Amino acid sequence: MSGRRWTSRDVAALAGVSVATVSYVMNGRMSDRIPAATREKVLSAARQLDYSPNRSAQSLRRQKTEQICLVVDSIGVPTVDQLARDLYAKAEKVGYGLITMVAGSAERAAKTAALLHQRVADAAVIAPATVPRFREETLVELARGGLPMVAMSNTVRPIGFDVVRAPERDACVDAMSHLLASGRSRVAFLGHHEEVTDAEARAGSERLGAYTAALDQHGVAVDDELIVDGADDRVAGYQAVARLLQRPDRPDAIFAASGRSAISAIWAVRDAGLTVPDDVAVVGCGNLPEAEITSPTLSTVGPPTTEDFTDVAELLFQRVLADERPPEREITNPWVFVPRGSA
Amino acid sequence: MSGRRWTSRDVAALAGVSVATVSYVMNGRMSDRIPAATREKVLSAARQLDYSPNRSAQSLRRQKTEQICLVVDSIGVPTVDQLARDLYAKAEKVGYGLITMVAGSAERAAKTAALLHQRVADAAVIAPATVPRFREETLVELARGGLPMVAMSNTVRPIGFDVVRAPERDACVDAMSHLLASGRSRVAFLGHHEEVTDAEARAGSERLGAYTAALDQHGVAVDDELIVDGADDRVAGYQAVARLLQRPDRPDAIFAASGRSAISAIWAVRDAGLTVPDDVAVVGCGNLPEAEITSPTLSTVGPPTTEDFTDVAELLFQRVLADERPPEREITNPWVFVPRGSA
DNA sequence: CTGTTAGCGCTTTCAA
DNA sequence: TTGAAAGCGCTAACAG
Repeated sequence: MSGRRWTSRDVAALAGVSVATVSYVMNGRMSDRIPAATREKVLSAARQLDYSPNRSAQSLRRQKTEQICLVVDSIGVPTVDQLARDLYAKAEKVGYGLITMVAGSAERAAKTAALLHQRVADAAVIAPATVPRFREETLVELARGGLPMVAMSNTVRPIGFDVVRAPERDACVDAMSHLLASGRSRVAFLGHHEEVTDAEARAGSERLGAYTAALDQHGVAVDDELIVDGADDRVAGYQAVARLLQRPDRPDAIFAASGRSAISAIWAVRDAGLTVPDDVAVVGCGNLPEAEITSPTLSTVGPPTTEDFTDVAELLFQRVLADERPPEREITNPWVFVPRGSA
Repeated sequence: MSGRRWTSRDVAALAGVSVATVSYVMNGRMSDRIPAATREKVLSAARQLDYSPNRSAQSLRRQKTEQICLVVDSIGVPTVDQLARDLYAKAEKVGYGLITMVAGSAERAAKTAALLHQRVADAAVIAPATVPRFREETLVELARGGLPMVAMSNTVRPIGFDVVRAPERDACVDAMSHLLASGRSRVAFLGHHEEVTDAEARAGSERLGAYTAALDQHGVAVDDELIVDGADDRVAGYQAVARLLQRPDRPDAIFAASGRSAISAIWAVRDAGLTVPDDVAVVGCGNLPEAEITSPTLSTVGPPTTEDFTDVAELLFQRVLADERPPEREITNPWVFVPRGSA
């Protein structure tokens, strides 16, 4: 009753039936054709041996793993957690598991792609901000190999997979216009590390793009000193803003590329003896539930209500469970500027 | 070049070698015995077909999945995120993947155990607060079935698996004593939902136990009205504290069973027009990095420095990679009361 | 109703 | 240096 794992053959022997029968009853197939007595014998033998069918063998035979894979950029991003929860809920409903892989760099993305290619899961969703880690060709190849996939991105083209978009840009411009129209002239940008640090990422950043575009539109010059990183992390965000506020020409507003760092910005502003929004206005991205409990409440760019990704889960599982490959779909979720107390 | 997936047989055919040779070169075995020319032929054929070996087949044949499983109670707990990061880092180093399963209820724990039993992963770590979801027997059985496992719990006995403990109780009592000794008399307990709601969980809660014990020790009566839930979630925590503060006999201190909810408590206290710690002291659990950037900084019960679980990862992989099963080990990480600004 | 059997795709002796 | 062949544990078509 220990050590080696029992197989269906062992159960069959103990129950005095064939392995086929064991398989049938373990899977509840032919349930009307197998007499209760046989069923019981098998079940009791299985119980006795503490048997359960080997997943790898099942997957090999059935040609599916019944796992879906969520590919993320990093661990601990609230938006992605919500995505994970929504995927998890849907997956569980249809008997699938969820596995998460972290693709925080091009190398890791390549590894992730290789794993996906090996069919470690039956389908994948690539979380927002993670898509750029992959070469477009890699994604296309994966899809062509028959992997149901949905990518959350505003730029990638849907070639064999679905794409979910969030038109951030206009909403960000709205927020910036609001800031500038209400008299702010030194608006800082608090971005993700790569977003402000890496030339390519910088060029591709919608949020940063919106920031500079809005500045231009309002005729205010971009001051590179006001573009800093720290959006990835609450502590980093705090420190970045604290540093900014020590400057003699401190900003009078902060446009943060994440919700978490915007909240850190509020802390930092207050610790500097200043007030939000009078001395420094703050706007975040993402519309976390948490935005409603800060003081002042956090003005945010994001989905109009709290984040919800059940549509993504729906899209993916339609693909997974479909008999034949559906056409590529593209859905666009709304993003807006939600003014609250902080700006 | 699309549709069906190519197998080693296809590659072998295209390269004009046998499947054995394909396997050899794909795995880099016999690398000195296979002539470069053959190797090249195989590699080029593989590239041409975009071939990569099927994971399920490999797992079946090799009798291992090279995945480890992290079992958690819910998604989005900072402590668990750190655990995931540390496990992930170690796993990646030795070529393993990480999959996460959510076992937030007894039913889900049972499902999780079943999956583990099916060998969907080669090993598992059960995150703090998740262990009570399982019947002890289930854990023991899993271990007996040969699954390397480490459970993070203060109560479970290490029978076939390792256990990592965090002696929360004394540290919590210290924090409570600090509160009471400094003149607080109405200390509220902000616990996790089940911890205060479910009789059994309530009885098993170390934090709640320490809370009442400390109260007793100091001769102050337990007021059930001051024991509320809300620790699971930032918003819930805020609301719970807001409600508490509206009472005519409002608390003068809050002992929160999580770090996140303690921070929400700070927001709530301030929104009620009160100050921390003068009007209301706040203590949290867990020692998040974030505790240093709030204002006032958050006094916390937890590990003396920021959380780190590389030892857990180490323990697990020793077991995974060991030739024979090591004896059960038990490690105890320190917990202390870290007074900062909020209490 | 149940058993026999042929694989799923891969690895790994053993032989050549 | 490479190939043939025997499975890993399971499922499902087909027989009986």
